[in-house]
Amino acid sequence: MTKTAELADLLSAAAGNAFAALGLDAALGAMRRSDRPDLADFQCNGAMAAGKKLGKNPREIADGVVTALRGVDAVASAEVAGPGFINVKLSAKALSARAQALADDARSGAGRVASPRRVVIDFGGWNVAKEMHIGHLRSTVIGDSLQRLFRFMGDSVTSDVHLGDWGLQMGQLINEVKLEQPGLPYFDAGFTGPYPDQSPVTMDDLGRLYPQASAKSKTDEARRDEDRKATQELQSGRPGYRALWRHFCNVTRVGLERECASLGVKFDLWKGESDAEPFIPALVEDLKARGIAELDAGAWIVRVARETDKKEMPPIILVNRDGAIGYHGSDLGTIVDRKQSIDPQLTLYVVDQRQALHFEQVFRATDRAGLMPEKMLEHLGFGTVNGADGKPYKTRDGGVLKLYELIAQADATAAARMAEAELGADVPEAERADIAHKVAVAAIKFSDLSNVRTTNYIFDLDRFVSFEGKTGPYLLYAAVRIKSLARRAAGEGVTPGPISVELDAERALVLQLDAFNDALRGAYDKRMPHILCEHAYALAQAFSSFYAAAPVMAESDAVKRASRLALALATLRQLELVLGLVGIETPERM
RNA sequence: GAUCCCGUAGCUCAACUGGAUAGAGCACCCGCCUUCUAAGCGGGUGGUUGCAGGUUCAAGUCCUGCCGGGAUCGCCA
Repeated sequence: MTKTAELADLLSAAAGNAFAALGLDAALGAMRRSDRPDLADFQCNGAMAAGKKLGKNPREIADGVVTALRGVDAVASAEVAGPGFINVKLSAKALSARAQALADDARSGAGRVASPRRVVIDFGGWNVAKEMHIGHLRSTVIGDSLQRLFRFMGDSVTSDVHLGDWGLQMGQLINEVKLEQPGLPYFDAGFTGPYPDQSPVTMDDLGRLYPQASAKSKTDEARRDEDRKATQELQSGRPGYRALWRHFCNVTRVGLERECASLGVKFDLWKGESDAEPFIPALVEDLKARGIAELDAGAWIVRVARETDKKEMPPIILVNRDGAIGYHGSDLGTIVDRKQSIDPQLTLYVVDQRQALHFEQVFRATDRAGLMPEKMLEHLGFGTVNGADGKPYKTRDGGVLKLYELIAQADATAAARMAEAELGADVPEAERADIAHKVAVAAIKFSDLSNVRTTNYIFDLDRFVSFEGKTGPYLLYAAVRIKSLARRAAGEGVTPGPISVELDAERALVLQLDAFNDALRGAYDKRMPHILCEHAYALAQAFSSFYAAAPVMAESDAVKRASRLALALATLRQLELVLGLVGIETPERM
């Protein structure tokens, strides 16, 4: 343990040794940030658990630990409080040293995973023929945050958008186009090609045709049978259908790439369900040969129920009775593909919580088939985006809110806010638009990511694009103020110097900086980006208080000025790191 | 019907997996720009954590039962 270790770790080690000396578990010594900043910097609750175990008075045990802690260099005071809480305050010297170490570290105290893994993150999951709307936001921003976090922690990450391009909806669309434009060569089985390069439908057409087709398929059984047939024909390679389908995919992808660019989200792979297709026949044959797949009511299924199940666990449908592959089969095929090309040790699926059962089935089947142990596959579900009525969000006219409309609205609000603040006279038009967009994206991402991943949340447009209080723009604002400070310091030839922590606001800021790695571990272990958001916000808050309480450039004492500047710059580095992990970029000014 | 999730300030959300006085933001009230960006800072009002029991030194958190909301339950994804 060196001085550059996290403060909590340093203290935990000392307290842990004291517990171990009593023959107890060293883990009881775990120290954490105090719930009572008025009493202490850190606290340990292990003495009470230990007291219970040994049947001894917890305060007595705590006394021994406190004595040991008082021997630690960094500790200014250690006390027992209440039933056996251990409260520790650190010396200003220790905090100064820690702050200096953080300031000198390019990773701002962030650790790395002990043994990096090959990780696939499957998110986005948009469907062909559907424009991205508010409902697609969560998978996209959560998945993107996780890929950034996992990479930062040292894992080797491959992200895959896994487009929905292969199911029944493709058959539905083909038939719908056929109804509108029956003369197209794609429907002529005798046509020998070549098929036109130009798509017969635009994205707007698809956006209209898809719901239309889907509605018919739902109510009209004969139509549904035709759709199934078309799907099966597409999958078995009917050339006209394939050619038409490729147009659907291409037309859709243009729009999706636009949203991705706008949000700053990148994927390593733009694969889809259809890419699993080549892997499926061999898989099916293999599962049949080994008796894992069974024929049931015309469909090939794999049973995944277990004796210990408390709930009903339906089998997966590997091949349906029409001979088509549904999403069970394509997900298995995708796993085969990934195993052969990447051999991931962990695959994360960032998909709506409502599909939890589906993934449980697929993971069990994967395990049963001997492809991968279940433990290597994780479904990271997330809640739905609801309106005030608790149902999936709809706009006033009952439609869905398209993602580009949401972004455009946020852009406009940000631009208006900038005009109001009279930022602009000296800023070129192009940069102004860029700043407004960064602010808008920060607002949108932070609003979404700061909710606990697994729960539903209520969407309110005004709140989503608001720029005051606990919002993305607040975080940018904190960062921008430091950048402005840095420019002024550079202009006046002031350079950062050794950090010396004196004021309460400085102590609080350093303790917050020190908590970074803990937040990282929490977010990584639980796959919960909101923990990063919480840390970023608390850090920005601590900085804002410091900024108000401790003048930097106006400070006449050169040593203090240099110390505060160094602390501010260390904060900026960490703030930009955390914001980067949730996919938020900071402008130079705003 | 079965299984699972949720219920915390007027509103939107946290709470480090059982710890001290349940925290933020919005809204509301009071202060703070001749000093580094007021998209800010400081202070205040606001709580029987859905209800009732139980487990123990300690429960928003664990167990049981209710009430209310949501999701899922083989050929859609």
